Amino acid sequence: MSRAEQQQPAARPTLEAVAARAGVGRGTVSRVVNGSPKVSAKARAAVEQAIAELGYVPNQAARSLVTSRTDSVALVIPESVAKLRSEPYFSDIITGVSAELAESDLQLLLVLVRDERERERLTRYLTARRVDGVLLVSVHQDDPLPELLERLELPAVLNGRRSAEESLSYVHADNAGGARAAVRHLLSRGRTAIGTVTGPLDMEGAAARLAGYRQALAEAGVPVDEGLVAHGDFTEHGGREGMRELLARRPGLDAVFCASDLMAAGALQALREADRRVPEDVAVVGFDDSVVARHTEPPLTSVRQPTEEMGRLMVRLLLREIAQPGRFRRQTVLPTELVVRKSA
Amino acid sequence: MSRAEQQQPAARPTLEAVAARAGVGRGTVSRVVNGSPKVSAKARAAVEQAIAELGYVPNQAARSLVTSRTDSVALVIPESVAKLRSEPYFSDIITGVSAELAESDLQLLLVLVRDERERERLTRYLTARRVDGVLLVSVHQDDPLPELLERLELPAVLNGRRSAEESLSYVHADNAGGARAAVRHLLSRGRTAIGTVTGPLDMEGAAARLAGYRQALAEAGVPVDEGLVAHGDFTEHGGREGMRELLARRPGLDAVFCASDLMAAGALQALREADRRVPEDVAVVGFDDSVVARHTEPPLTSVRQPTEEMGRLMVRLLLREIAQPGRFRRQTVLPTELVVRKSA
DNA sequence: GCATGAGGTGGGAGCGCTCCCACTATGATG
DNA sequence: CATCATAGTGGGAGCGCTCCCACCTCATGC
Repeated sequence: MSRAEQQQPAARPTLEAVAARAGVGRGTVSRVVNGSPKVSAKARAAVEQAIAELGYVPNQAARSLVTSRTDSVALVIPESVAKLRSEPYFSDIITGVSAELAESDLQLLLVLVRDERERERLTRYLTARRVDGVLLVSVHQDDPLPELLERLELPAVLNGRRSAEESLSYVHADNAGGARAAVRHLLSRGRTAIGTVTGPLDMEGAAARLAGYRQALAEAGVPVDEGLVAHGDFTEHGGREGMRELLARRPGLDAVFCASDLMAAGALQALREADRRVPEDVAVVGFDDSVVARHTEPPLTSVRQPTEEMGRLMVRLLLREIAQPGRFRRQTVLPTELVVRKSA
Repeated sequence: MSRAEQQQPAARPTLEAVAARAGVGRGTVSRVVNGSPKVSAKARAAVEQAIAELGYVPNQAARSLVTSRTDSVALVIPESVAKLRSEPYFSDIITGVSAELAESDLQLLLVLVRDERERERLTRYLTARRVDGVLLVSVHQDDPLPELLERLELPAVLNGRRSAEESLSYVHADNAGGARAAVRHLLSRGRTAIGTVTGPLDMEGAAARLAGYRQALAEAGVPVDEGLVAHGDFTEHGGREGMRELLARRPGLDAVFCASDLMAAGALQALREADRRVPEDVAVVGFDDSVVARHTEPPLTSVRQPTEEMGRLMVRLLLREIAQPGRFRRQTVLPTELVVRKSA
């Protein structure tokens, strides 16, 4: 045994080796591997047997080099760590994305962007076109990433949108509709002084939830009292602070719509501190229908969004966009649903 | 303008183009890009300028083809969907892994394995060595993946271990110690009839928690009553069932240690059904210190494990293993900590 | 009988990079 | 002044694949 053999314990067979074994040319093996129809049954059988015998697996790097496809897409989550850990939202998105990608033969690259340094790293990565497409979650209004994607002409699908005039493909939930349903529910229960704790308004989704809140009140002919609007940031802490603020400004309020379950959980704490009973004194509605909603005391009425389905849909749109670089674009809104529990 | 130019709007510059512009050879550019010290200051400056002017980014496929490194690692989570969504555990692991990987210049590939088909897909992928290393989370006793990794001689680090004789590198929390601390705490509060709801015992971590429970009782001279042990599966539903079982068998029990927070939340429900007050009649301790623990009524006393740190550590070990294919192996246990809240 | 076309096939060229070896300056040494 | 390390450098070879074109075969039509 030569030294070379000792050092290369598992030299993987190449396309060429398969061709030799099957008694055909490289081209034919390539055609079989890539599922081209222009191969005779006989040749195909010989090649398939050789592949099985040799345990051949194509070398992706060599393939990429010539096709300049990578067969992978990136899921980019530009979000503070705190968000990721507390929200099952991202887990659900990931689950949907992963499931749908497994159907085709694409790989999922997960990119968490925390700071400027990591954003630059991502920029380099995308510039190098190391993925065929990008899924971008949790878009902020002034996020520079969507622009970069457009400039690079890299297929992309957003979750959420920068504004109503978004030019890229996106998928999002009917935030306004969900909020409207929540507030209508409160109105139908006879509540009249309904406050809200908003999310960060530089996210279009949060802004839409606030808009839905206003619409529902307007439809019911209830004058909007700006003193009943507090601004939060989707976190538990933000919800607690927002609720305290509302209680200080409008002690007589009898309901509150929070733009996330976590904020609703925080609001619950603030209400407890203030000795308000839920739902008797103040009814509470959250948004997301996350695990937390089921475990608070009392359990939260909440607006459910089809998060996993959103992930799946994003992938489907992205695949279409990759297939037709001739700029396939689609913008989709998925319905939300009010889940009623004890808090309202 | 020729047709070719029209069709290639953004032909990326190659190493060769940089070399030409800088007036040096390909080798020198390669050396600069890869940080070799064997380059004169003058040449380096010229190359760096050319790179900046041209916006050169190396083609990873070409590099991979010759180095047979991919600069990416896979994080494999072979777990039912239900687990992922309810447990912040995976989110925390992902966060840690991602943060630590960003330090080096590796990419994170996330692979969720749900069924046999997806496992086969992963096997093909690993066989093709499309990653430099693998992080494997949530290992079951009879999981075939660790064996595959050994056979392929692919650098790997497990989270958890198959058994006490695990041959691969791994990182896990001190499950037995955490459980012992939990039960000691209950004993110190004067509880004597302490039950437990276990996790799936084909996971070494769950088995270790049960062992810790037994140890603590033994140390205190309390005879172990097998009627106080119920088997769950880490889910809320399993916890509820387990608790019902315990109440049926040993109505007089005054405390219960659940091997996960979710199961503890389920136990809380069962106790409420049975009109037992927590903690007055029955004290409850969970494991994981997840979001859920903070939101149940009453909030759960729970064993915290440094999940994010485990993710980071796994990456550090993996990098070492990749650097020294001469089989660097390390097995690490991280400490746990009891977080006391109202439930016990 | 010969042109025609469709269905298959083999293999050269080339993707962009790293590796490595041969080579050139440059200075140190006896 | 010849000799020899030493630091840099250029570029050929080759990684494993797909693309594409020339070519081969065989059935069909006139």
